[in-house]
Amino acid sequence: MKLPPSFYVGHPVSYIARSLLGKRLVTSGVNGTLQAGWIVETEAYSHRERGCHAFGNKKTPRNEAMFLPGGHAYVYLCYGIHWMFNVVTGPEGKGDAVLIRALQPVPEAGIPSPRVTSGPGKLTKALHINRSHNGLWLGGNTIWLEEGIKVSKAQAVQTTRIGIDYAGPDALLPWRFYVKDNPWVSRK
DNA sequence: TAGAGGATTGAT
DNA sequence: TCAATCCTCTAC
Repeated sequence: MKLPPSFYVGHPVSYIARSLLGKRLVTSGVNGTLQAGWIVETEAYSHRERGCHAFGNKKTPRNEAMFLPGGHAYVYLCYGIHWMFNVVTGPEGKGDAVLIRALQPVPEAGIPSPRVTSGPGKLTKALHINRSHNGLWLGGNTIWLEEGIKVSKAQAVQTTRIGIDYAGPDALLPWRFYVKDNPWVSRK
């Protein structure tokens, strides 16, 4: 069952990042094949802190999708090589989003080799996510999120985010969440 | 219009 | 530890 629009609003972005653990991300390929995986690692980005592309309410052609209503996709190219997939949260115009950093492929999804989704740049490649997914509603038929497995409080680890040293004190915010002891979580 | 740098990854 | 690789943003 796909997640309702209400899932993406009404809570702090960090709460939604935690809630996304265990949810199922599915993409539909050109020939109708599905790629899917359970979310095992996320990071929250709030417009109120420096690590976020929408910090200071700054809107550019690149991050425009971040200002869509919660439940849309924000996809951008990083280091000229990797696509990053984010879930927009909160009301329209706010600029909060959750970066999906790792997936555990579901057995029937047809993702060929293991260990191809343990990192934000790798999972987008495995699910064929690219610029064409930027701004899409995550309840459509190209890419969507649905209910998955339950992640207990004991399994969910909360810690600091990765790769945003430039954000200064905000880099210390404990806004990274992952499933404990899950081999599909990205390495540090 | 030129230059710097990035929410990463994999090889050395 | 470092290069790959290119798009975006900022400054001039």
